[in-house]
Amino acid sequence: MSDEQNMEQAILESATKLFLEKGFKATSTTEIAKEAGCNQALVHYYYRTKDRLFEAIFEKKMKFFVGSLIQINREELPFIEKLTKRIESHFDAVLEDPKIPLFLFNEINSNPARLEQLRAKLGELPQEVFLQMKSELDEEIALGNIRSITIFDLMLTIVSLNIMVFIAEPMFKTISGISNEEFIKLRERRKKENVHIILSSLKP
Amino acid sequence: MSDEQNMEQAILESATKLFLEKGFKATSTTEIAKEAGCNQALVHYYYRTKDRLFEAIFEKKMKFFVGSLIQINREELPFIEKLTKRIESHFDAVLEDPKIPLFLFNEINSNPARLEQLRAKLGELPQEVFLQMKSELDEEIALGNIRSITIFDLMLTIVSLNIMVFIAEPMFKTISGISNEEFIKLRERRKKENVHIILSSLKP
DNA sequence: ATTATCTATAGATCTATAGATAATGC
DNA sequence: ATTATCTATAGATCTATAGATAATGC
Repeated sequence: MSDEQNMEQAILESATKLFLEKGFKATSTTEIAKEAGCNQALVHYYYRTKDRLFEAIFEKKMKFFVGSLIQINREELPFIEKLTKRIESHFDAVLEDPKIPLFLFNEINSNPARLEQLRAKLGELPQEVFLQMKSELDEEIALGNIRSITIFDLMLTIVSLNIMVFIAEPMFKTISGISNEEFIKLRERRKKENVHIILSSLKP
Repeated sequence: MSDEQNMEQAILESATKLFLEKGFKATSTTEIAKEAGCNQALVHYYYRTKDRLFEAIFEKKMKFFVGSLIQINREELPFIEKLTKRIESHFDAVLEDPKIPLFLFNEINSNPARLEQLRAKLGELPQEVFLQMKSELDEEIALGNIRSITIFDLMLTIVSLNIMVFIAEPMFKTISGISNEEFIKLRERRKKENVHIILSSLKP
């Protein structure tokens, strides 16, 4: 790990890297220590248990991910432009740290109890944002500008399209036989492609 | 586990259930044995190592998943109808065993070496099917019936939309605050919704 | 003095195997 | 006789902690 920082930070970074790569269960505190450049006991000195260390990381990543999706845009923009911005900024967030989604889905799946902690941490904010987005959407539907659709369907579509290219990369490459260069191009055009797909699907 | 079958089969079923739920690393042979109703040594008697047992299951699930996507439809149908059938049958396959996608993405992510075994097992078939689908697609583009798009983008869109509703369920429920009844409805209408999204995105 | 780091180890897994015993097939 | 199942255990982890030593702050 990078020197000159303190060891506590180095441990956190190593743990983040390893947990994101291999998940909670497959990562040992011994491995984290080795990667950070200290001995295994020090991991416990700073974070007491593997679980507490994990939770700190899990929470940070979760907040980042949810935050990228759940944010209110108060600009006075036409609905379609606001939506486009929302799709694009979510895509950019996933691109910034592409291992997050699979990591989160995984850890939630193998330990659903983490959802409870989460619910507490996030509070009511997400639901409020959903309500806000719903009212904007419903207004547009009432005006006849877009077809009738629920906010849940729309958000799920956004997330599906924006995330999958990162989650599926290794498998998709193997199955499709796509070349590496071509896959890179695909990933790059995917942001615009996703916007196009979603907007065209909303036409009345 | 269900009686009257032989123990070898019961072990395979227990292992399948547990591996799909918790992944390779977090599942122990002791646990598999307990679930199957025998002692831990018997798991090794039949399958020698945990890894061999896992690989048998991994390969089966992988074949099922890839097979649901990669199949040639030789019916003489208009392109759009063929595509619709492809989307719907893929969706139905995922619905049949919804834990498969996350399981596969995960295990590939935490052990990319499994991809190599896979490449060998699958052979050239997937690439051939991609080529076949590509020629059908290009023909339709040339006729001006749909906009220009690569087969890779199209397939990725199909997979993204069809899979995510199953992978994201727990997290999506927590974040959105959607009720359980409403989520069930969402899941049910998702097949048609996905077809609609994809077809409308192809319009020239 | 306090904080950071290390060595050593207890106790809990977990996988794989050896060797005993029970069940089954001829 | 062969196959299925069990008990017992070796050897390899892995987490967490106790207690020693080194580094730092006053």
